[in-house]
Amino acid sequence: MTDLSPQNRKVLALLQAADKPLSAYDILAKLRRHGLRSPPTIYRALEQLMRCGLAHRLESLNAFVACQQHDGAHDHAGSFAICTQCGAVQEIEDPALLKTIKKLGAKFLAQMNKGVFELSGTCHACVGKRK
Amino acid sequence: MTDLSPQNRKVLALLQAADKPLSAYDILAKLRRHGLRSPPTIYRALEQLMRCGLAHRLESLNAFVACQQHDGAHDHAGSFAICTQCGAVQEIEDPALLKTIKKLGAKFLAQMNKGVFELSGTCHACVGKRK
DNA sequence: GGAGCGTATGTTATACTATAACACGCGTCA
DNA sequence: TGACGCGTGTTATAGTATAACATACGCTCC
Ligand SMILES: [Zn+2]
Ligand SMILES: [Zn+2]
Ligand SMILES: [Zn+2]
Ligand SMILES: [Zn+2]
Repeated sequence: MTDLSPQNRKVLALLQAADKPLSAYDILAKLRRHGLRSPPTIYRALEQLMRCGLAHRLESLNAFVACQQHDGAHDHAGSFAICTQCGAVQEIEDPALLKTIKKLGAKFLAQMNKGVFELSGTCHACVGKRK
Repeated sequence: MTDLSPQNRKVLALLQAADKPLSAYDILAKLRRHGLRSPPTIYRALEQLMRCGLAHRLESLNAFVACQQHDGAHDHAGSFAICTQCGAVQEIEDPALLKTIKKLGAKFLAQMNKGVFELSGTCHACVGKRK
């Protein structure tokens, strides 16, 4: 399960090294020389990383980040705060939010598969250096 | 402000009549005969509708829906429950959710511009007729 | 060993989503 | 009248994602 192929490991390493979310084509461009040469390869790697909970997709950016919660084991929905100024992303872990998601999921859906929660704005670091 | 052009009104009417979210190209296909012939036209209409709070974008589907909360005036983030079986979308209005969004926005961002909240799964109507 | 099968990988082509860039017409107002 | 804003129209292109098919390797079962 956490048995990644060398290729998937390269994609994960790239995501972990990045300080911003990367699009699939960003990843493709950076890993061309390392044997990942076509979009399906990248998307397949990302798919597996997401299955394992090692990466997340940011729906509002069409981009991907490594999971920032290193425990990995527990079921976390993937919630994010995104700075539109500097691109930084912070993964939110909040019990009240999880509870709210579960509650609303139970109310509006018979079975819930996925939850997307993304906040965009200006981060604390950036608000100072606003022009 | 709520002074829509005929074109924008057509797009809004189409969204309101639909029982599922529509992609920009779905809309384009259906309105070709009515004078909306190219992608930019559609995207511009959608942009204005969203500015006025009359439509929302579903980030996880790359699709659009008419706002289901007819009051319109108040500032609502746009939160949704999506059935992946039948495509139905329900707009969620929940005070606890709004409060949580505000709280987390204040905590992780200096200024919040946008919040995305989308739940996917199987709706109550569909869970019965599961094959 | 070799047939059969599953999984991973590779490649080409294409579909789908979104925007850039420029052109035009039409009201308003100095 | 002419400068301007604004909505609109068109072409072309950028950016995102998947279909469909081909190949290779590691198994098991006989
Ligand atoms: Zn995570
Ligand atoms: Zn920032
Ligand atoms: Zn709404
Ligand atoms: Zn349903």
